[in-house]
Formats: sequence, C-alpha cells, structure tokens
Amino acid sequence: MPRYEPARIEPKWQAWWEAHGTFATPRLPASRKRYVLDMFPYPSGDGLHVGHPEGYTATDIVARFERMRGTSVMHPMGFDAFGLPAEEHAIRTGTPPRESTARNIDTFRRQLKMLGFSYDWNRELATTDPEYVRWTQWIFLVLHDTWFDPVEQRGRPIADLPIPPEVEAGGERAVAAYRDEHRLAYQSEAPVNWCPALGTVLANEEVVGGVSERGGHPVVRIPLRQWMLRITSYAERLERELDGLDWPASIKKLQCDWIGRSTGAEADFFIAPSQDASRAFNDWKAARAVSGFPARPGRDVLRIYTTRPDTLYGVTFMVVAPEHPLLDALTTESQRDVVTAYREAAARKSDLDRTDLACEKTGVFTGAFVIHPLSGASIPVWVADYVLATYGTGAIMAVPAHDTRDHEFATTFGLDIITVVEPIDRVVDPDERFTGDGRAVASGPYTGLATRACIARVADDLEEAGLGRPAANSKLRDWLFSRQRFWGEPFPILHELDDAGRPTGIVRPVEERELPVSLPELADFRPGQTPDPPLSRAPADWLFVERDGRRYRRETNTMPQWAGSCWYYLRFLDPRNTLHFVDPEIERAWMPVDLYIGGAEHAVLHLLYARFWHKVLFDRGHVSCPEPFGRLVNQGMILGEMEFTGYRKAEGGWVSAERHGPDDVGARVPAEQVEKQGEHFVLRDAPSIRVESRAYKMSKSRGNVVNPDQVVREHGADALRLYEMFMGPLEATKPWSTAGVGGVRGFLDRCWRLVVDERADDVRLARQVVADPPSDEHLREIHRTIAKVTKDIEALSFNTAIARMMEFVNVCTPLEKRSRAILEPFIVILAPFAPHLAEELWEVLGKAAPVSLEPWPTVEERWLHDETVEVPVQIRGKLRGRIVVPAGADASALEAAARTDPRITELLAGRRIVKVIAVPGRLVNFVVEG
RNA sequence: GCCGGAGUGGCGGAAUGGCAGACGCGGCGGACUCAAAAUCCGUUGCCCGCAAGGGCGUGUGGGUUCAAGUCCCACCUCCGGCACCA
Repeated sequence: MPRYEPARIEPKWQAWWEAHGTFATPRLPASRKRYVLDMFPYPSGDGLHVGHPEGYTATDIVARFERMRGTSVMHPMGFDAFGLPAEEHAIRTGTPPRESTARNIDTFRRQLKMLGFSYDWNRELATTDPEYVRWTQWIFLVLHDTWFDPVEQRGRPIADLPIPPEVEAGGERAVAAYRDEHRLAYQSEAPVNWCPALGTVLANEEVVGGVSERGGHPVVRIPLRQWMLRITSYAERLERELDGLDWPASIKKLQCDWIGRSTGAEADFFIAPSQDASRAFNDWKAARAVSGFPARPGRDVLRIYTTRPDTLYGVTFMVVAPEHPLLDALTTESQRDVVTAYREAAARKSDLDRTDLACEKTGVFTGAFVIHPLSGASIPVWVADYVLATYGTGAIMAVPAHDTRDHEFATTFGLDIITVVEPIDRVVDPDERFTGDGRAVASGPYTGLATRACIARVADDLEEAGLGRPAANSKLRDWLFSRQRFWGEPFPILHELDDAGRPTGIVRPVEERELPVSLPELADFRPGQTPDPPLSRAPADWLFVERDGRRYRRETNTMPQWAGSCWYYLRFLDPRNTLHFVDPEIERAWMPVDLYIGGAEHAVLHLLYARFWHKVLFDRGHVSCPEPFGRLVNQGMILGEMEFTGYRKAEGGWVSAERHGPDDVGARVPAEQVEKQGEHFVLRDAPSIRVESRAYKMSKSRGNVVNPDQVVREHGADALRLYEMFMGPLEATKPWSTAGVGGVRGFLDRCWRLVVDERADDVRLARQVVADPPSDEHLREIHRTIAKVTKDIEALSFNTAIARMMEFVNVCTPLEKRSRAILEPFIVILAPFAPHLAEELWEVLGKAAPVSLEPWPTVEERWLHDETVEVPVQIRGKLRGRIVVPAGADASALEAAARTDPRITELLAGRRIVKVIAVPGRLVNFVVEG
C-alpha cells in the first residue's frame, strides 16, 4: 500500500542531496548571482520554533527557484552563538557555555536539515568558532585604527589624522591621547546602564522603560570605563544611504526615527554677571563679532541647541539638565539648597520614573539670568529633568508659546508666554499651542518672515555675529560595546601596567598574527555583584602578558552579542579563509546580499549595527559596496492557535466579556461551545454571554507553542513548509491552525496520487499517467500555472502560488488520462515548495534525479490566452448577465454582443440608454435613465 | 500622546478602479462500503422565494466615478513600535 509517506522519502532525499553535493555553491558565481540570506538563528535550548521555518522556507523557495533558472545562488546558514541566554543556562546548570552551545547548535542543525533547506552546509559557521572570533576581533582592530573625517564624511586610518600643532607640542603621549579621542572604538568613563540582576551593563537600546529588554530587570546608572563605538559619526550616512535600498518603507522610517537627525542651530546666551550686566554683555557681543563663534563654549555663556531659531524672540526662560556642567556655577547662594536637593532627587530617579511622570514637569530656579543675544532682555535659568544632559548641549532656550513641553513647564511655574509665530491662513484658538510652521510675529526685524526662511535668516545672522552656528543633532548615541560577561568575544586589547601593576592608561592592540584572543578556561564564569567582569578572575598566564619588555593586562570586558552578527554574511562567502576575513575577489563577486529575510524585531539594532560596520569596512577598502543588504523583507510573526476566552465571576457564574472586571477569571472555551452572533462570539448555551476571540503570541506560559518536530513527525517537512507559506502573506502576522496543516497535507497526498498508483503493492506509476499529448485545454492549464507560480515566487507571494498549484491538481485529479507533458513540468514547479515529494515523484516518473536542479519550465505565451472570453454585462453598475465573445473583441463588438443577449435586451427594453461603457476583455456597462 | 500596519463568509485568506469571497479549513449532501475511516463528486456569504429571480453585503459615516474592498475626507476598533531628543 504505497501511500505518501514523508517519513520515508524525506530522509532519503536529504541524504541524496548531501551525498551528491547538490546545493554546493561555487567559489565564484558562474552566471547571474543571487545572494539569498536568512537572519541566522540564536541556538536557544528550546530548539527551533515554528517562526524560524517561515522565513527560512521563503528564502529556500527563492534559492531553489533561482538555481533552477540557472542563477548562481549563495544560500548559507550559521549560528549566532554567543550571548546571554546560553550563559544564563550555563550558570544555572553548571555546564560550560561552550558545551551547551555546541549541543544547541547540533539540535538546530538537525532540525534545519530535517526541513530540507537547500543550504550549502560546507559554509556553516558559528560566531563562537575561534576562527570566526579571530576575524571579529580583527574588525574591532580596524574600528580602533579608524577615525571619521567629517569633511570627507568617511572613515580613514588613524595614522592620517591631522595632529594640531598644540597637540604635537605636547609630545608623544599627547599625540597618542589625541588619536585615542578620535578612534571609532574608544574608551569612555560615561555613566552606563548597569543591570545588577544580569551582572552587566547594557546598551541604551537594550534598556526599555528603565528595565532590561531581556528579563525586565531594573537598571541603574553608574559611571564605568567602557568601550564605545562612534556610530554617531556615521549617523548622517546611515540615514541618507537608506535611500537607495529596497527595504520596507516602515523599516526605513523606523531606522530614520531611531537615528533621529534634526537640524537647527546652536546659540550662546551670555550669563549675566551680578554687576554691570549690560556693559559686560555689550563688550562680550563686540568681542564675539570679531572672534566668531568658538568651537567650545566658555564658562561665561550658556550654549543651547534649537531646531527653531526663528522662535528666538519667544524665549522667556532657559532650562539646563540636572547634570549640566555649569549648573553649580550658575546657581546663586540663595538657591543653592533647593538646586542641590533637586539635582540629588533627579539622580536618584531611574529613567522609568522620569518617563512615567512625563506629564508632570518638575524643576527649580537657579537664581541665574542670561541675556537674550538679540533683544538684550534678562532671562531666568531653571534646572529641570525634562531636559536631557545627553542630547544637544544639555540646555535649551524655552519657547513656551510654541513648544508643548516648555508650555507645560511655564504653566506649572507661572512663567511668561510670548507668541512669536502665527499660522498663515487661520486663526489660532486661545488654548492652542501652535507648534507648526507659519509666519513670524513680534520678532523684531524678522517679523513677517515665513518659518523656514526665518530659521535660515536667524541662523545666518547669529553666525555672522559670532553668537551661534548651524548645527545638527541625532538621537542616536554612541554604541556601548563592552559587556561584563564571560560568553562573548574578548577584546584584542592590552592595557599597559606600571611597575606597581597599575594601568598607565596606554592601550596596545594585540598584533594581528596573535589573533584570536581566545576565552580562557574559567571554573567560575558567573558575573559578580560588582561590574568587575568574570575575565578579571582568569588565570594570570592569560590575564598578564609581556610585550617589548612592558607588562600588560588584557582587557577583561567582552563584546556584546551583536558583534558576531554584524558581519557573518561576509564570512559565509569564504568561511575557511585563514589569510583574510573574506577574499576580496569573492566579496566583489557575491556582495551585496540580494534578499535578506528575517523578523522585524531586528529592524533597528542588528540592521543598524551591521550597516555601520559595513560602512567602516567599505571606507577602509575591505569591502566593495557601501550597503550590505540590497533588499530586505520582514516575515510576520506566527501566533498561536485562535482562542476563545470566557470570563467567570469568582462565585462561578459567567460574565459577558465586554463587562468583565479585574477579579473575573478568564478561561479557554472550546470552539464548539461558541457561535458567532452579529459582531461578536457568544456562548452557544448562553447567547447573552460574549466571549473574546483572539490569537496570542506563542509562549511557554500560555502553552500554545507549536513544535516543528511534532508537525514533521505527523505530516512531514514538506507539509510544514507548504503550510507556513500557505497561511497568508509572508509579511503578515498570522495565527497557527492545526487544521490548516492537515489541509495542506491533503494537497500533498493528492499530488502523490496524481502520479503514484496507491492500490499497487509497491511504488508504481498510476495507470492514468500516459505519454499521450495533452489537450489544448490542459496545456493552457499547465502554462497558466507555470506563469502564475513564476510571477508569484518573484513577488514572494507564496500563498497564491500554492493556491494555483492546488487548482491544477484539482483539474488533474479526475482525469482518466494524465499526460506526462503536463505532469512533469508541474512536478518541477512544485519542487521549490515541496522538494522531497517532488524528487520522489520525479523518480517514480522515471526521470533522472535531482529535480531540484531541473531547468525551470518556460511559459508558452500562446497558451495563456483563450479564444473566447466571458464578459460581465452591467446595467447601471449592477450585474445583469454575461456574454461570451472572441478574446480580441473591441468595444463596439462587445456592446453589440451585449445588446443581442436576450436577457439584456429584455431589461433594456423601453429605457433610454444614456451612455455605454465597454472595456475590451473586462465588461460592458449600460447607463440608463430612470 | 506620536508614528506605522490592519479591519472582507463560521475560520485562514484572494481580488492591475471593472463579475467580491480564488485556494484551503470547517459545514451540508451524495457515491463507494455490511458499516466506518480513507477517497472521489457536488454544494456552501446573508435574507426573501417552490422556482425563475430579487434584495443586501468588504469596520462606521460621507465623497469622487458609468463603476469603489481598492481612490479622497472624517471617525471607530485591534495589533506593533516610539515615548520629554528641544
């Protein structure tokens, strides 16, 4: 009884492909190339999730399709294996992370192979491989050896950094320090997000609402020496160069917003001395007219950044951040106590507290005044925590009439509000804060100017007078690149020690030929209670080294998980190269990635970091293109099965869902006890009780996680692949449906029976399969199917491609004679979707394996058109009949045919036709009176 | 609050401004069978009607058009992201 048995044929063909190297990729493309890439997985201990095969199947279909069209396809897979979860697991179980990671990778690899993806497994890599770590460290050294030239807008070797004479005069140490200040990888003593529970510091991006993104643990800010990457210097290019990319507009926008570039001006406000303020101000202004605007503000001015210099005349107070360096100097004796108290309170507040109280502005007056650079008015300086020390200059000019936050503050503390902008063609209502563009009013010489023009004029005039200059800012912060954890890449950096064993502050990169710096064996790799990294407890022979007669201590921080994923797509091209991170010839031939599919959760971090590294490598001549990922597609999330939730009171009775209170208990209601009534679902036995219907994110705690192994066991890999593609559009969020998998399995069964005689004792061709030439009708059927599937794969519209193949099978199933001439091309186009079944059926048809490399069938245009077409006839837009006309019938022929249709004639009788619309091939519409 | 995305049968979904609901699930009916499963065939948006046929129908309300799920305006709901960035 040879039924379709995926458990038999799937391992068979996986072994065949592996033995024959079917999907091995050549070193260089032999023809048109496509680099089809998945976001490689983090091999967690839970194994593959059904979300993984979604994107992986999509890329696999594209890769297989392109290969069959004669394209050279690069389609690799690897593992992002450093990172916190493995380490957390290791700590809990006492297994070294290297062991548990290796085990997890084995599981993932087995599961991926089980699904029949056409990866070139010879290219497999893990970010934890010592040879991979070696080149990750090498790239870090490239970053360390690079400075960003703002004039040329590109990274250049640190040796090319012009040294100002006054630095040169300071000697070798001063020059070294100056260089260190400009490197893309630099050390900083800035306040960091320390997470005691995780025992590490986190990047700003990893802290969400004051708690860690992973685990939701509290985060506090403490100062610590850290490695930073100067991603901010690339902010403009990272934003601008998104332009040419074929990415979803929403992802581009997300990155733009994240980078958050704004332009405006910096301006200096003279700090009013206690005596003779106006003379001092005039002297200062005169001096500035000569000297111009200094690069760094002196202690006599408060420098601010604004995007709206046009509102300068509306400034009624200034605000500095609690951490502002001049705050102490500004504060007058009478205000010292309140300011100190306020500053301490602000320091104790976590970021969470600060954002949670977003609507309630707090702050205190410093006692100081500055002088308005244009009007000469005296303006009070306040301190408030709604101004961030880390953005712009940490101080603002407040324009309460035209800024929502300033307005709230002014209202809270009774400060003046002066309107200086009015909308052009409407009247503002008195309660409105007009923050848009309009026309300047009450603004001295600028009155009447349109906002855009006014901004430019004010900025120019300020610059002319040495009081300001155009400036740009970005929300993006430099990338905090070190972690106080064990399971990451060690930095290839040595810290020089003096005779007493104390660091001298001089840093020395590890020589390239000494890479990789491997992780030492460590009995105890737990993070400590303090930010002192686990590596600081490494054996002395690892920790301390001697070079050129000097003693050094190794850097004991490690790199964050993002490091490895920043460049893996390059290493895939040449994974065993021991001389280069990638051979330049190979890199030029394959890059950029033509299609990159992965989850939207990496929209900002991974994609931004990888683009940044790539641009640095590009600037330094190590790669040939400025952007790594030409086309990006985000697969949607797969939710758990649809659930109905009913609510019960604590006493036991049901409560309708829209009225349930916090004490009522929600419980799953089986689908057969529920029915739809109008807009809502209700209990079948108690229709007044509404139940909620919704699909939830899969999670262990909800118990709705679907295990791919089990689906494969029950229905096979081809069914899982096909189902995930059939569920709906790739980019949509969709709920899982167990019944849906069964449906797709039914389709594969029907494909099987199309070719195989199910009643025979052994696998044998069905007697209906014949060598006779097919009918015209069947030729049309197969060619239309090929055309649709081809077009849909190109558009990544896999669900509709599968629907078309189902239609084809539905046509063929009842046939007593199924011509090989239509079955064979069908098996070929089925192959990218259900490769195992296609190989098996190809073999049953007596063809030489593998169908996976069979040329993609060509569409014969003449079979796409019928001789006649059916065209709807409408009267006043309502469907009233159908006519059959020759395919090429023009508008007048169409109208004539419609008029002769008996039913239409009858309906048109006695009515005046106002107009006739006849669209060839589409419809006829009679517009009648009455 | 701001920025995205989405609302179409019982369910997942399909539809270059031109026949709404392809395809699949589920339901109903039939064939095969002693029976059931499996398989195959038919049918299936809602309402009225014995039927022929008619009416209604793509979140809500307006608009443009011979024609709107699709375009425009306003609103509602859900999902996702951001959140004092001056």
